[in-house]
Amino acid sequence: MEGKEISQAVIRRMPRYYRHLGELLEEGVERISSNDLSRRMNVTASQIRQDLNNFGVFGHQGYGYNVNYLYEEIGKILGVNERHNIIVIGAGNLGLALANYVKFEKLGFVIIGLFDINPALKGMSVRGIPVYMLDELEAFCKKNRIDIAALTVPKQKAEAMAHRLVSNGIHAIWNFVHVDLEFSEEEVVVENVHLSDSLMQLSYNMIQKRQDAIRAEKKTE
Amino acid sequence: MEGKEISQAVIRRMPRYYRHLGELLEEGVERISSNDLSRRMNVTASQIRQDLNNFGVFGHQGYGYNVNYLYEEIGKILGVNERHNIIVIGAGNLGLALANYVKFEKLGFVIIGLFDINPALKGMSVRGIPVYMLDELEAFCKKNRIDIAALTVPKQKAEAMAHRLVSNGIHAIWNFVHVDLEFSEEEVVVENVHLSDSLMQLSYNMIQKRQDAIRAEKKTE
DNA sequence: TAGATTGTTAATCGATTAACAATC
DNA sequence: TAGATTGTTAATCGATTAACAATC
Repeated sequence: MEGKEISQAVIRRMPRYYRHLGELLEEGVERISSNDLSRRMNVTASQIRQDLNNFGVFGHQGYGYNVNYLYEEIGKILGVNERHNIIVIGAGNLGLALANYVKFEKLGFVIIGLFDINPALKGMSVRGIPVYMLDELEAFCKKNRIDIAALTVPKQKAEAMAHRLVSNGIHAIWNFVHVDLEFSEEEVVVENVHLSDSLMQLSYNMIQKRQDAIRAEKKTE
Repeated sequence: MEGKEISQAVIRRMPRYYRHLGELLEEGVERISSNDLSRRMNVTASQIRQDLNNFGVFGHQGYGYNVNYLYEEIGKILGVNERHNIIVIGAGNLGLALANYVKFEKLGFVIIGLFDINPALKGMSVRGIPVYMLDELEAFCKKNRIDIAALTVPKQKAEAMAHRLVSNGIHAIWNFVHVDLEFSEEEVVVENVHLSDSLMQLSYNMIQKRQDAIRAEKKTE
C-alpha cells in the first residue's frame, strides 16, 4: 500500500534527536558523525543511522551529518514550524498551564482558544488566548481551522467530548485524561499523556532501586 | 544477582491494568479471565498472563483472576497507597497545576511543598501546600522524608538543580524539563514527562494520517 | 590516495504471541 | 467429571546491534 509504516518506537525517538541537534546548533557545531552523536545521547550509532534511514538519506560518507540540515529535515518530518492550531478543552489547572506554556508556540503549535463550561470564566483570557463557553465550540470549529484538541476535562466527560470533537472535524487529540479513548485509528490520532501512570512507573522504579540498595548492603556485610 | 529485571515495557503497562481493574471493581465485577480483560483493553490475553507472571501467580486455573485481589496486588507492586512525599521544584504554571491536582493524593502521592526563587511567592500556599524559597530546601530535606521531587524549573537550571536534589538525599526525580538529565542509574531514578516531545509525536502521526487519507482518495478516483 | 563514515544487509537479542499441559 | 482458564514453554515477530562494502 503506502510503503512500510515506520514504527512508533522510532517516531518516539525523533523529537529527542531534534532536541540534541538544536543544542549542537546553538553550540555552533557544524557537522557530527553518528558515533559522536551516539556518545552524546547514550544510544548506539547503529540505531541513529537506522532510525534516520527510515526517512531518507541525510548523511554523507566520510563526513557525517550536517547539523543544521539534519535539524531542519527532522523538523519537517515532525511538522515543527508548520503552524498548528490547538484548542484546549477544559480550562482547569492543567488546561491553563498548557495555555501559559510559551514553548509550544516556538515550535509552531499555537493555542487559539480554551473551552470550558464554567460561566465564571466567560470572556476571560490567558496570555491573550480567549476562554470560550463550550456551547460555542461548534461555531468556533466552523470558523477556524483546528489541528489538535488538547483534552483536559473530567474523566466522566472525556469519551463523549472526544466524539464531539471528532464530529466537529478534529482528527488529533492530545489526551490528558486518565482514560483510554476508544477510537478506530482511521478516525483520530490520539496521543496520551497519563501523568499518574508516569508517576506510578517512577514509584515502581524507586521502590526497586531501594530494594536493590538493601540487597547490595546485605551482600557487603 | 537480584533475579531477572522486569523490562520497562512491562512496567509501563501495569498502571493501565491497575486502572482497568479499578473500573471493573467500580462496575462490581468480581472475577475476570485474561481473555475478557484482553478484549476490554485491546491487548492479547497472552500478554496479560505473561506480564502478570513476571510478578507472581495471581490467578486460578478455570476461574480467572479475582478483580479485587489483582487490583490490590498491582497496587502494591506499583507502590500505590503507600505514602509518598513529593516536593515540586519550580512554582510556575506547571508546578502549580501539579499542586492543584487532587488525583495523585488519592493514590498516596502527596505534595508537601513547592519551592521557587521568586520572593513574591514567599509565604503563599496552594491548596494548603506551602511555597518555600529555594534556599530553605536543605533544611526542609533534613526535617522531612522526601520520596520524589518533581522538577519544573527553567531548562538552564535543571541539571544543577537535579544534582542539588540528589545531594540532599532525593533519589527519584519526576522530570518535566525538556532536557536529558545525566545520571548513572545507581544514583537516581528519573521519569521524564516531555510534553513537547509528546506533541511532536502527535504532530507526526497527524500528518501521516492526513497523507494516508489523501492517498486513499487518489486510489478511489 | 587513505581515512572516515555512511547506508544497508546480516546477526542477535528481546518482546510478543501461540500452544498446551496442568489444574481448579 | 467436563469445561474453563491459568501458568509456562516454545515459536514468531520485530527491534536493536554488528558488520562491512560503498563512497565521499
